[in-house]
Amino acid sequence: MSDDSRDLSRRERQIMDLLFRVGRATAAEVREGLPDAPSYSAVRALLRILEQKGHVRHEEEGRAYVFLPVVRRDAARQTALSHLLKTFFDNSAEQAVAALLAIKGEKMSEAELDRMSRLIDAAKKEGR
Amino acid sequence: MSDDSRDLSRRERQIMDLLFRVGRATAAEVREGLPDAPSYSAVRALLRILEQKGHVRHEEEGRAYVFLPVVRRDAARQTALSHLLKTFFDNSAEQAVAALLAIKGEKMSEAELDRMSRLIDAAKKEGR
DNA sequence: TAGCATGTGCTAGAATTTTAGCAATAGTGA
DNA sequence: TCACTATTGCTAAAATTCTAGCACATGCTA
Repeated sequence: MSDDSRDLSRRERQIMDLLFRVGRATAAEVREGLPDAPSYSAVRALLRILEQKGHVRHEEEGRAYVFLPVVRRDAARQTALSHLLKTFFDNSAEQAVAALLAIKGEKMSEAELDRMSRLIDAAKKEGR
Repeated sequence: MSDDSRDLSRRERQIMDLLFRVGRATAAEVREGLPDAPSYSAVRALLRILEQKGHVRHEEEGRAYVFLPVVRRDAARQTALSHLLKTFFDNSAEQAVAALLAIKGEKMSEAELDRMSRLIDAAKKEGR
């Protein structure tokens, strides 16, 4: 099982992104979340393929299958974040934070910014 | 031209990521950077398609073409970062910073952490 | 109960992506 | 000069992805 999202085809990636975002979903819910959604049976076929590839598993709820990523969200987000840093930020966390604040800074509460400051302070203390 | 990377096929995405990372590259350089690299002519064919789709353009250096993304890295990274926040962090910058520090915090210099603190302080001031 | 909605497994074909080869040309080094 | 390497434009076929339909089953409602 490769957890490298760069190995995913276009639709596979759309579906994995959606599952990571919402955590778990029926085929119908997956379909609703897809851009240019194909038919219900097309979505199921894709989910079956993702399951065969080991990216997705399903649980039964009543008679419906609910699909969820095999890789936990925590792990997936670290991988994705590392890849983003490498691709767009020359592996610099500082640059990423600057970009983050450029996008979100105006909309963040002071309390939220304070909590972020404290995270950084904690990292400073651990660095010693 | 759609700048949504979720519309890209597997190879297209690998190539775009590489071009964003290094900025510009010849077909041979692109090929060297690809996982499970196909032949030189396969890479060129993919680059030609990416150019036709408007994601990539080329400049001539001597007789060689150098390829670069049409979208500037600044813009691409904001898009990618926004998508990452949405997919994996419930749109929370704070969560993203926490994950970032979890990955990179131990390896960051105190000076770097200070600069990050100052970015956050600046965002606080602008928020008023 | 019948009909509709919603679900599954499966299949196959359409569509797209990926691949590499050919022909021609230019550059380089022995 | 010649042989090799590196480049381009182009083409077509192989491979993969994407799509939807069928048959069957279950659940719900009028």
